[in-house]
Amino acid sequence: MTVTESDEHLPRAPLSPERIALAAVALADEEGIGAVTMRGVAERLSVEAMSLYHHVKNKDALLDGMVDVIIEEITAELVGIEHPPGWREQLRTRILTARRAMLRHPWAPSVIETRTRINPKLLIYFDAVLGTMVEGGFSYDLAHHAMHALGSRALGFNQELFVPDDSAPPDEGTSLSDMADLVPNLVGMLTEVAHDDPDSTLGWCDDQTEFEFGLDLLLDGLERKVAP
Amino acid sequence: MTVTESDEHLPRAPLSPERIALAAVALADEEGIGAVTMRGVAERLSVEAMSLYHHVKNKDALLDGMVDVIIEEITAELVGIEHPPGWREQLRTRILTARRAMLRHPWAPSVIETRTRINPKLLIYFDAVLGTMVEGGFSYDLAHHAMHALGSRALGFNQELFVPDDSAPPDEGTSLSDMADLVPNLVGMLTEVAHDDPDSTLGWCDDQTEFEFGLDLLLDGLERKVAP
DNA sequence: CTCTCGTTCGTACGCCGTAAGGTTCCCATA
DNA sequence: TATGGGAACCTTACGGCGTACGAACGAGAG
Repeated sequence: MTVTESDEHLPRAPLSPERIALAAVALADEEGIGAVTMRGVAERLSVEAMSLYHHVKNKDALLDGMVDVIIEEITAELVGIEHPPGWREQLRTRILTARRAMLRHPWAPSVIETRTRINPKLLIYFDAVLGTMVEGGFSYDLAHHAMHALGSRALGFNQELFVPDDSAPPDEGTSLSDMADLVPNLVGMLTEVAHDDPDSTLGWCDDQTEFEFGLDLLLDGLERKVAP
Repeated sequence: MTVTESDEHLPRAPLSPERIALAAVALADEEGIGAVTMRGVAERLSVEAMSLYHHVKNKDALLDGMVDVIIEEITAELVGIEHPPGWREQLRTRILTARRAMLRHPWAPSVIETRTRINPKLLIYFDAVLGTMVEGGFSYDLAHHAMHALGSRALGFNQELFVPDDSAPPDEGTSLSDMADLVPNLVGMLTEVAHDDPDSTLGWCDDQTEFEFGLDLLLDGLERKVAP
């Protein structure tokens, strides 16, 4: 029953699923995926939380929309890149392009992993991956295995166990060096190969080199299976 | 100020971090990881939620404890298995043992992925993986790459994109066949290779065959790099 | 018997997602 | 120009979550 006192009606910015998804992506980029709540996204759009529900079914749909934005970003970058010859280089180009998007939006892998609905845009992406293989001489059966073998690597990220939260307190004595006798091989390895490339990184030492090593290992294996 | 009316004081069951973790694991096994809330775990122990906080720091620590239970389960099964010769078979045995644990507890991968603190038990597990490699002739550098290449596969699971939620409604026309023209390669492949092995499966068509294919592809690649 | 202190419980707060229903505004039609 | 319908938006409220705080309990020490 309260009447709005201010009569200055600026034209209300028109909401839309796209605008909402873009706002959510920007919010996640700036403040982390934890900041992406219905209220948080609404506030960024100067709107009440419930208004979002006229454009997105629920929060899950909003997250789906965020994934769409990422896929769109990948395919957009892909059209501006020249088409190398051969399935292997084509796949590599596509996957490393996807990876750049993941590096720009570090929250994306975790969101993608939790999606349960089949996402048309993502399906189209995978269809392109598959098409590259089939055109390169893969049987459907081998291509099928290959898709599973690649897993999330087809989208440019790799499941890293232990991505320590930098914002967490150092905690009591559970540092690696404190249990040197329990994990001799780990400390031996880590003292030899240093993990100090904080740039171009998607988590703890999942740097470009590591990603490409694993990717090439798989591509090598596939190559050997395609050629008779 | 309300006085407990019943005087029948059965001896209170002694709580402990282990008992709590085991209750949480059992709860997740029976009702899914979504049922694992502080209140839910407490109820299963016939206790109030806040009582748990005297034994686990917070919910994150509880989830850490659940992971510990799983690792313990893997290592326990491992001691009862004979030790095959050669790094490759040793690794395979370990990883497939881990995979059996993941199949018994389908919620485990998602919980493990979200852990951010370094988990001593998990570190010890990885140290054993690493030790197998080093003893098998891997340099630290190659072993390092190999760990990253394996990723979650070292723990017996693989990142499956699109694990459709069976409990979800069939939804409007976003079924695969409805967009046959958009994803011709996918429908072509899926009609040829059927996905109908609902048993021994950790998600949508991540069956034993697929997992082992990807694993062997990686092991093959590593084998070639170890041998000069 | 009383004191002490670790364990347990009751209550409450501030988040979250979202159901239900009221209000405002634009625009087609009369 | 007046009006009525419908979409867009807002207000309020509910239940569930993790958990902070302080009171109540109960076993062992003096």
